[in-house]
Amino acid sequence: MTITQLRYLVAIADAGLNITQAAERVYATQPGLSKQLRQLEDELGLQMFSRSGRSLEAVTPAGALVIERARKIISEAESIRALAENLRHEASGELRIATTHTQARFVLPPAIARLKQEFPDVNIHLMPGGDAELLELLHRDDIDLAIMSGTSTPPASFIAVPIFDWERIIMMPKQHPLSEVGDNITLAQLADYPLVSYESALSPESSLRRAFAAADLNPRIACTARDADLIKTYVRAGLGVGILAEMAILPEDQADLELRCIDQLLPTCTTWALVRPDRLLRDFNLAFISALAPQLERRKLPRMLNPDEPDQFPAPLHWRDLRGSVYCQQSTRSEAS
Amino acid sequence: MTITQLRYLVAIADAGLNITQAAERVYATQPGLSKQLRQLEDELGLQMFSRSGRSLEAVTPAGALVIERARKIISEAESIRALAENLRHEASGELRIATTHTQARFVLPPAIARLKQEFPDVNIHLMPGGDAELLELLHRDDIDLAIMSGTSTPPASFIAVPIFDWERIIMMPKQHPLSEVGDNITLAQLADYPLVSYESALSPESSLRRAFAAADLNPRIACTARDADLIKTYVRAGLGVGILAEMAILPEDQADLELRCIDQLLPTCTTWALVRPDRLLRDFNLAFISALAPQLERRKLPRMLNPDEPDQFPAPLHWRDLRGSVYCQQSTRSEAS
DNA sequence: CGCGTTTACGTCGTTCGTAACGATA
DNA sequence: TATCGTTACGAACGACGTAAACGCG
Repeated sequence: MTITQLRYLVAIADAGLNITQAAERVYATQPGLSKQLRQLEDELGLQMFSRSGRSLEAVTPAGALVIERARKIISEAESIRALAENLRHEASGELRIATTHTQARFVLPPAIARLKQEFPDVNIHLMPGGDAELLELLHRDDIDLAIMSGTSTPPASFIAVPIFDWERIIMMPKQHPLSEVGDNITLAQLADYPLVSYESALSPESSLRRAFAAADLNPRIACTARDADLIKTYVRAGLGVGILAEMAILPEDQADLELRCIDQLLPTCTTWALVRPDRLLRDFNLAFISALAPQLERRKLPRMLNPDEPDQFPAPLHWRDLRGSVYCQQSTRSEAS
Repeated sequence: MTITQLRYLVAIADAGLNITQAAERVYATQPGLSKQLRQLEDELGLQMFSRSGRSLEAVTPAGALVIERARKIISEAESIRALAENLRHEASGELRIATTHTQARFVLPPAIARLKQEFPDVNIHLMPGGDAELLELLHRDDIDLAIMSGTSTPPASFIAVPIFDWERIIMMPKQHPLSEVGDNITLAQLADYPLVSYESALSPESSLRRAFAAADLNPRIACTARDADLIKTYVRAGLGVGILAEMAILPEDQADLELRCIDQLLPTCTTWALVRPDRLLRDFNLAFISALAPQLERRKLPRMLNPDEPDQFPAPLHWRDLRGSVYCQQSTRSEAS
């Protein structure tokens, strides 16, 4: 059993049991992977994959168990390499971040700029995706960091660092009937109009849907998108009332759009940075997380991310206290803390 | 970086930085280890050990970090092998148990006999040692299982499975003055006589010493031993009053020794089985644990030992409910449960 | 001078890539 | 016939062991 064999094994599993494709990803030849896989199977006396004829059909139960542990080994080996590079104060490398559109477009840019300034030789790769895809990428160790948000705590198999809290706001064209209502819009009034929001709003488990359901209301989702800019476009086109993250609001949006805070209608969201517990992060990765959230002191991050310690993270700040707001009164939350 | 290189690395660390000795332990030659170590250091760009001249002097801070992760990788690799053997229903192998004398002599024999009956081809190795040595052996992955006891919960870096609870009892020669006192002996009375107990009683943090200290008493420990049989011998020789585990009492001891329960004087002890969280156990290892403690159902053990789950172990039974007692009334604890 | 490490060297095993073959849809 | 996996073979590399040299106490 060698680390290479295990790397090949998970590559095959991650390539959907296509050895040729797996070989490309690990920069090796297909016969090489075939042979190493066979040798591993011979040594362990187990079939990792069930075959039909010559091609791989499915992962066997035994194979799944081995692959799970192989991932850990590969991850630890990567961690040792990262550790060495940290200790050598290597300032170059790759930072692979998977995140949703809103975060990538409105939240990350300042942190990335700061990172590039301090670590000019670090290449940053942003991979967009929905929540499920982000978790999958992280699980496959294809990325170093996933940044996503939600109202509940994310899966316990990863370490979730709270970055900041935020609220949703609604937007509509200036002449929209709802804009006559004043500041205290209710869920019932919202349900009267077609809505435009994120793709995740389609899921019945989304906090949006659950909030309406709790009030016995059935909202009409006229249009969804992952992209906040698209949501704005459709709102401007008159398709409905937009519900989106406050981070996505730009100063110029106020010119032709009516904005309303609905802090009390929908639960507060939290943006999390997710990392694998068995993965040691490069210094510039910690620097990036710290740049995202001022409450996460860089020198304390290594201890906070230690999987043996109870995850004791400082409470996240609220977005409005971090970047302010152009359309609502400044946060009243700072008084509470 | 190969698994072999990492194995050599920790072998050198565990052999006290003596490469020759490490080579013997891993059944390889000394130049081989030397070279692999050098290659690993070159690849990572780090010195694992500080040298003085040609010989290794100390583990560098960087080296300690790498070794810690290397242990995890080796352990995971061993786990994969164990997993494969389990799935192949391999009924042979080695079971290495480190434990204290009392457990090995009075507690384990029935469980070992049962195990040998079910798995005749499994070789069982018992390694005696003090508590600190057991933890060290487990940390070095030299053993599969450590069985030890104490009044508080053991280190969180291992999974501790509660096996059973037990009490200490005191013993003295029939003609000893304390035997006149009757059933309700006090700590103060005990402190009047020289005591004979386990080696661990020497430590000020021992529950024995703390119990006396809490009553402002300063006991005289006349003689200590790891071996319960030795303690009995010295008690018979008149060196003092013995304080030892109830499991160590044999029926024939009542012939010439006076025994007394002191359940209320000293805290209840718990015997634990300690395993590494990153180590998958062989089937016969689980069978052994289950044979030790009837409340630990064998088929539920894999889930209970899963490090990702919260350690939810059933409450341990009391020794008297497991094996009874020849010298005290049957446990009154069974009523409580 | 013994102990322990490094260097040198020869052998063997292993890995890897190329190329041809086989099977499948 | 295109795609994918296996087999075969040769070259190169790497690991390992033996033997000798080197430093140190």
